[in-house]
Amino acid sequence: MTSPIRVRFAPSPTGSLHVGGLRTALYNYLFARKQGGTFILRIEDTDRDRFVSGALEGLVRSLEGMGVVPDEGVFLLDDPHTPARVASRHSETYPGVSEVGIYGPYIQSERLGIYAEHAERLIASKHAYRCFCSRERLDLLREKQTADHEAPKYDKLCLTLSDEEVSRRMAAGEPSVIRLNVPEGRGDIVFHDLVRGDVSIHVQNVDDQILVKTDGYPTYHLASVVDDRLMEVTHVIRGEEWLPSTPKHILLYEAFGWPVPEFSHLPLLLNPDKSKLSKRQGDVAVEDYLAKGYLPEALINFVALLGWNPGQGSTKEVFTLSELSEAFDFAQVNKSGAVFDTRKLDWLNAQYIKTLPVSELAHRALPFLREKPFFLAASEDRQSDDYTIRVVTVGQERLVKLSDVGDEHPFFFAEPVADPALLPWKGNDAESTRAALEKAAILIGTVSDADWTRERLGEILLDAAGEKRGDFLWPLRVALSGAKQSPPPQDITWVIGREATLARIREAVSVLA
RNA sequence: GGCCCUAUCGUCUAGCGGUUAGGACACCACCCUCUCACGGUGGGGACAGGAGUUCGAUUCUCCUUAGGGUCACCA
Repeated sequence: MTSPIRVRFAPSPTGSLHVGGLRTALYNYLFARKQGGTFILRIEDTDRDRFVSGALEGLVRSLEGMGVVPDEGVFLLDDPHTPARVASRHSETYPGVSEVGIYGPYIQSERLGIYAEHAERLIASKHAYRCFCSRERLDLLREKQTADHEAPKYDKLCLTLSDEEVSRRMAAGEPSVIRLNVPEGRGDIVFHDLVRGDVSIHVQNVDDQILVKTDGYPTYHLASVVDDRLMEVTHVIRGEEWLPSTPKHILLYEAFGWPVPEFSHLPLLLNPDKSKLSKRQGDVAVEDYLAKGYLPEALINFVALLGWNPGQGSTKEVFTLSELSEAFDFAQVNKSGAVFDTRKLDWLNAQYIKTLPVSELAHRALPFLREKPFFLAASEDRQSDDYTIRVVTVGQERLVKLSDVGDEHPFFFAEPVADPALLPWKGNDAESTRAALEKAAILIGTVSDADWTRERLGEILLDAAGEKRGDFLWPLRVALSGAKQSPPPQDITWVIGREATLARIREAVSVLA
């Protein structure tokens, strides 16, 4: 029996949730679900300069909105997902945020003492040292090394300082940082990555990384290693941008005498030009996509497929979250970056829209409808839930994004303008067109309430149309929609009702000279 | 520039020594059809290049090329 796996998503609260971050969180979540492990949400807020008010809450909310809910770590007080456990407590620095789990605090700014203590241990064991070098000196050093085509690295100048001098300068209030003392004699650093296999790097290429900043806060490297150990994280699953700093982390584990966790570095999400996905070249925030009318389940599905596939010859493309949890495997995670091309997202979104129950679809589309001028200008009964459901029923197979609702069907909300030139079907004259419309009016006027369904209306109109359907159906459809393209006439009739249907036919007849 | 990672249709990908190199999105054509959409059928479209290893390389190794990431008191 192997010990249960523990993974974490550890965002920095500097903005809204990025789709790349969503995918990292998702893979962590899926792996935990598949393995029966624990998914932790930890907050890495050790950079006071980049703190953004409200970002943490937004991050947690976005994650939960996508269904990627943690088992442990940070939650929101007012969220129904938050487990009501005894261990649950408030965050000291973030009102509205609570924590669940016995390894807390899960917010790094509340763990400063822990990092300071561990940094001291490293100094005592000579794995780290105090450095007083000025930024000016470091800049100069870097410039020279770059000019000499060398890797920019700290030159260990302060390593030679005596304990006495360090004490004296610190007592004098001189600002200092704590640096990792990269061992000189050690051989190559080799580690196994679950997606990349063995990765190795020469120690001489590893810099004496700053572990604790002048302000006493730890850098990412120290804090994440200490926390991953203390929170008993077994698998570090993160973006590929962390690959180059992994050797530093391994050195840190070794300095502390700790076992090294498993690593998985996920391929990057890319812009169309193959550079790392960024704002500037389009939307990157989860919220942006939700606001554009994409469904959370479609976004999850899409992002899951960017870098992973079900393997075993499977051609399945549409996955629910639990199906993903069932199928997920690192053996099927790709090594190369994936372009974030939303055309497939559009298709997936349309697929999900098609399978949604109409009442649910109407419910989700309503917020978008409420922002449309044509909706706001419509009569009260055309703003009703019943009417929205009918509009959505007919529009469902045509919808790509929720935000598109009604856009191609303004005639559901306002009376169309009758166009005498558009009304006749191929080569027909005004007279026969008028006759067709009058016939339709009589027919629709006598359809019983029991027959007032999409199906029956379709059958009735098709019956009446006979062989040459276009002669009858085209003018009717144009009369009802005022458009070259629209849903079939029976669907428009069903949506707008008998009264409006007859009125539109009358109007069309009247413009035919 | 140093270090590291990566390389199959336009895009997402299957492939794990022998395949007519498969699928999806997008695109085109046809069918369905009163238009649009849905759906169906078909089509064009890829192994970056060069050496090896092997009876045989898309697949293994090396080199080249290309792209990317990273070199902060940011994560």
